[in-house]
Amino acid sequence: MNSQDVILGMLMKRSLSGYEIKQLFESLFSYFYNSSYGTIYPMLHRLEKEELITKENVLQEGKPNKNVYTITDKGKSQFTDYLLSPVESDSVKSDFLMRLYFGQHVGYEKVLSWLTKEQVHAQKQFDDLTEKYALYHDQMHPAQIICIQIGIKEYQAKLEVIREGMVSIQQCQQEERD
Amino acid sequence: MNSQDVILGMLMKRSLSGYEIKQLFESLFSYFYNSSYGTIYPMLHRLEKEELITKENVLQEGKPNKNVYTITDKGKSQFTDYLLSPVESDSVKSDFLMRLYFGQHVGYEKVLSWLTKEQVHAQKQFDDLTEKYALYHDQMHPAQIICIQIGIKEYQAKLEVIREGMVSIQQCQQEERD
DNA sequence: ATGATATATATCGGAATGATATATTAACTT
DNA sequence: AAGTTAATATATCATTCCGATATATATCAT
Repeated sequence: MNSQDVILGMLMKRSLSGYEIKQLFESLFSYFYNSSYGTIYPMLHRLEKEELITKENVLQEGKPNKNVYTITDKGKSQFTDYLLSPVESDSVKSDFLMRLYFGQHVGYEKVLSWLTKEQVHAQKQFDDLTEKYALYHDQMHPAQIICIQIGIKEYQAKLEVIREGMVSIQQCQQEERD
Repeated sequence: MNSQDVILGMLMKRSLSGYEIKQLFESLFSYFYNSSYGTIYPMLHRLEKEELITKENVLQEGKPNKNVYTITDKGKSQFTDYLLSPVESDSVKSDFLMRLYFGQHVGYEKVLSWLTKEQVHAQKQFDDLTEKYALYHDQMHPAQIICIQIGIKEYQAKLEVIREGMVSIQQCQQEERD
């Protein structure tokens, strides 16, 4: 799985510009994939050159013009090939968990600040996914529902541990003062 | 956060060779970070050149010799600086979730095969973390305990949704046959 | 001895990231 | 009217990272 596969997947539903693709990455997709402009635009150029997508310049009122990309039959078959290929293992890079693991090298106060920030962030992500689920789950494919539910339940689990964890760290902090 | 920070963090506890660092990445660290040899060895060379670590060749019996790296005071202060810097947002790339999201483009059978494989993998990771927690939680720092608990609870949540999801997909499959 | 596995290090092409640059239009603010 | 900020939109580049491959030593089983 790389950006090529994900972008082709997005274009299976409807034609998009590079900017719209970036917006999709930042909204719904962000909890299982993300890509920067530095990946998206060069990739779109490559996909066009390989005839997996076609470009169309669209004039807009009140906004700069945009290049809208449409997937070709060749692109569709390429995407299907990807879906039938073996599943790759996930890659996670969590600065937050990393720091918790090395938390012994800083004070309890710092650990608490990390937990507080992560709590806010996770709550936001949870609310966001929960809202999307409530709004669209009747239009979603069963597999898509599972995907969203995993996200929701994972954030829920994380938030529970963070809440309990903050209490335990505060107790440690208290004991230190005695 | 990059490989430099994580490797320095590992060396805070004890001196390690590149091979041992890779093993740490694959065992305990794998659920919040990972790095390949193609990252580790060039990074060790760079860190040595920048005097954040020192190299010592160690002769071994029954095994090839190894280069053991030790963190310097400069390296320790560099690592502390990292811990005090702002927390970066997590990056996740999940081929499994990606495919679920695009599951409408393949049959229910394929979706079930993805779920089955992920179930096996997640169960293994869950068992692994649970065992490590049981064995070492009395020697762990409170922040480290939170870190491991988040992993355990997240896998638990994922496994629950997968179990329920497999039933719902099987029902869809049944309805299709009628 | 041959093959398989574990230990150990190194390198390289291709890919992704994060930052930066550029340009258009709308919407404010002073 | 002029200036600033923000949103839209595309592009590029240095640094970093990943996956694959290569190399070498040692153990053990067949």
